[in-house]
Amino acid sequence: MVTSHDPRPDLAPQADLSREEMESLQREIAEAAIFEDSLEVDLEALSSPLEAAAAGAETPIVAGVDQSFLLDSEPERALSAVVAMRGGEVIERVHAVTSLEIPYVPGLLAFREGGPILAALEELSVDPDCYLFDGSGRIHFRQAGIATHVGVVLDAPSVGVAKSLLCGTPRGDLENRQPGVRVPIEANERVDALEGTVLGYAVQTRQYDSPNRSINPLYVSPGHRVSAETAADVAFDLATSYKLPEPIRLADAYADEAKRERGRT
DNA sequence: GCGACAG
DNA sequence: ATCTTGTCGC
Repeated sequence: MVTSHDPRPDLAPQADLSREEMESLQREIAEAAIFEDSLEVDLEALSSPLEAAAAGAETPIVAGVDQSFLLDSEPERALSAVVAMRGGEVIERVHAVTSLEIPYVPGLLAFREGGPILAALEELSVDPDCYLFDGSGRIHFRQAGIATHVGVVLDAPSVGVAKSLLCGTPRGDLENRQPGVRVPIEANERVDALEGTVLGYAVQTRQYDSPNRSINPLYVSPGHRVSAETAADVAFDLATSYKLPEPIRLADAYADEAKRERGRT
């Protein structure tokens, strides 16, 4: 069912909370999160803009978000980069440099990078229909990874794309799978969810021709307002030329580019 | 105490 | 994530 747009800035990740407060806020985020497709956004159109246009639909805007770090400065700083795309074309790039308050702790990534990310997103002039983050969404101890946290705060469809698995159990073999293959990631005892709940998918976007070596899959999970299936579809469909979905790959490159530009000035 | 652990 | 050259393979 479609509910009204309801941003929750009150649930934004604050780095000055105690660990217990952070964890309870994450449980609150998980309850507010919607792990199924909602809103009238046609996410199918993200991958096939031409067909969508022919059908009279508006071409959706997808934003990829990623960070680079300036660990030598005191305090450490994060450079959050955002690349917005529409129909396969980059329509806007923005970034923001922010001081980091706390160190990286597995499970609490949103409290380290969420602030910087929200600061960068405020610089955006366009309004994305979906956000792709580097990190987990529902594949998280409390079902509240950074993609879910930021998605709920903005109340916008979001997807988490991680390069390694934080928790959960793959339901099948992950070695040498063909492009397009997806293996369910189920909740295990380490996750606050019914055992066996499908948290997301290991999505194979690329693979070598010879079975000698194997390319690792991407661990894709719902952030907010998208189902695990749609999240996997979106990540795979946007990975048109490389292993990573194009918006994230470009945000990753832009984050490094902007960092070097900054040091050279 | 031991193991596990996104970026 | 970041520090970093070369190098193996298509």
